[in-house]
Amino acid sequence: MKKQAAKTDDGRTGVKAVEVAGRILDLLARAEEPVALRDVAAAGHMSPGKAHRYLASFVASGLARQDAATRRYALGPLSMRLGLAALSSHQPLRDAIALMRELRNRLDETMVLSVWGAQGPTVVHVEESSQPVIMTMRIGAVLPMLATATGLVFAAFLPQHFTEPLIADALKAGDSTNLFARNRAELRRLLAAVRAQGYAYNHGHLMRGVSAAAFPLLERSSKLVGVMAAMGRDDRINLDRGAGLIAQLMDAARNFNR
Amino acid sequence: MKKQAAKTDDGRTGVKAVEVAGRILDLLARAEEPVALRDVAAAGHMSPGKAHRYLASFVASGLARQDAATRRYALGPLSMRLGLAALSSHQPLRDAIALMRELRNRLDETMVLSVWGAQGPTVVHVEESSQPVIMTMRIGAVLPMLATATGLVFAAFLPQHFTEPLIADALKAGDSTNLFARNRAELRRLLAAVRAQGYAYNHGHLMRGVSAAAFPLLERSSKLVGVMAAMGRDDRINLDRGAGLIAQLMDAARNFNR
DNA sequence: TTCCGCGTTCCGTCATGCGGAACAAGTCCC
DNA sequence: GGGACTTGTTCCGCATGACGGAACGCGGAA
Repeated sequence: MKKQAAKTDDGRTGVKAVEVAGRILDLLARAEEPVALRDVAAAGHMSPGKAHRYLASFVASGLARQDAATRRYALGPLSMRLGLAALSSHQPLRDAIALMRELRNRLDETMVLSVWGAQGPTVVHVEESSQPVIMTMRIGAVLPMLATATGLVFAAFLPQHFTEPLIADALKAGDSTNLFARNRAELRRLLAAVRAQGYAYNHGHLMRGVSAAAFPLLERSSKLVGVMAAMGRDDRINLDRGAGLIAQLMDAARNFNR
Repeated sequence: MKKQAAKTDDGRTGVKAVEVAGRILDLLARAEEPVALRDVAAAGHMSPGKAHRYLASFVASGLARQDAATRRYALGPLSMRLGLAALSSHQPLRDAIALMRELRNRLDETMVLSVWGAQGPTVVHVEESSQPVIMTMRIGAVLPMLATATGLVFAAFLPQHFTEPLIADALKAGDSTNLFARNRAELRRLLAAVRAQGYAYNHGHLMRGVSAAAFPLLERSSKLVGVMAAMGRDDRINLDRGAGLIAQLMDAARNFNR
């Protein structure tokens, strides 16, 4: 009974040496300073001889370098180039769009993605549900701060100095029927609630019969990439029967902060 | 006569699969967008089957990821961690970051540190000022060569063969309103001026009302470690009243070359 | 439908990575 | 100064697993 090829743990056939290499690189990345061969070997549960073969090839290809004096190993120039390339191709928005598409397919609700633009929350992407469309958000539309779930999430999760001018305008303009909050005290309470529960919910405030739930998408659990909202007829998006739906969206949004 | 173990080209015995892996990773790093399997295979002079085995293991270990929709491959989270770790263990950059923090505390301006990546000037660190933020630079952002002060400093202080391809692209693309220079002659004069005065200044070219001053950080007065830029509203960063500020930044940058 | 083109898997062969142990070069300790 | 560590590096025979080549399955185009 012979196994013929290495399999990755998801069952695809791969190259075992590469996965060993991955573990060693991970190890070097975790270390804050150059690591001695014996430590690499010990941490990777391998013999020094084996670890040495890998490290020699890392050095040859630039993934690692070896300090000439101490003989210790650290990450090399190719690792840095990899990281810079990965950084610059890292588009949180692309991930966000992929997430929205997945959710739309699973839940069949219209999903709207907004980011913070110069005039406030700006719609950058929409995934339509197959439901009869009641209201479609146009890409590029700027949403009001205090009359949409999305706006509230920006107000709750963005540093105050971003949002303050627009909030002041909204309160002053006082188109009060549409506002979630009429004054500072109400607003403070409302934003605290949004932060506590992790999302904002809008039941027909902007348009009768249309509800929306909006969730922050945070990068590395801190910086706000954008706000994802599900919108639809209020018999589909609501807190009672839709609790499962909102929980799923919540999970997905939380998951986004890997 | 049988060879028993793979040798690196400097004669040390290594792991051949790791060096193949290094070449593929290098390739992925050079690509600006996700790459199809057949292109990886062609560029690496290998069969699609072989390339696939390596990529499968990259995905399993996090070095790469595969876009679910297009099936194309790009660098993954482990690559990013490698790069960040390599960056932060690089002593000159640590010094640069410490310097920026000190300057931010003293001057209260937003400071941005960029290094040279495969796609050009890449933001790797930001120290925010307490001023209302007009424009925030995201880590990982790639800056245009001829429309930012930072880009100009790279163009002026990096060996020409690094920057030439990107400069040619920028001139050809000809989004001319944003360019500091429209043609080679203008550019030559401009870069000579940047070298002479030791910094580049950008008055609202990239975004209205936002100015920036960028300074080279040289290691031992020769090798360019990165470029440090101060950005902010143009009534704070300018040549006249802000001369003291620019002088201080200038001093700090010069001092960096101990 | 049939025909690509492409990602992915399968399979027998043989190159090559593995463990174990030897060797080399410091470094400590008496 | 010399022996006995420790640590990095190389050597070697064996069996493991990577390779080339071809087949498979799927999705899009004709």
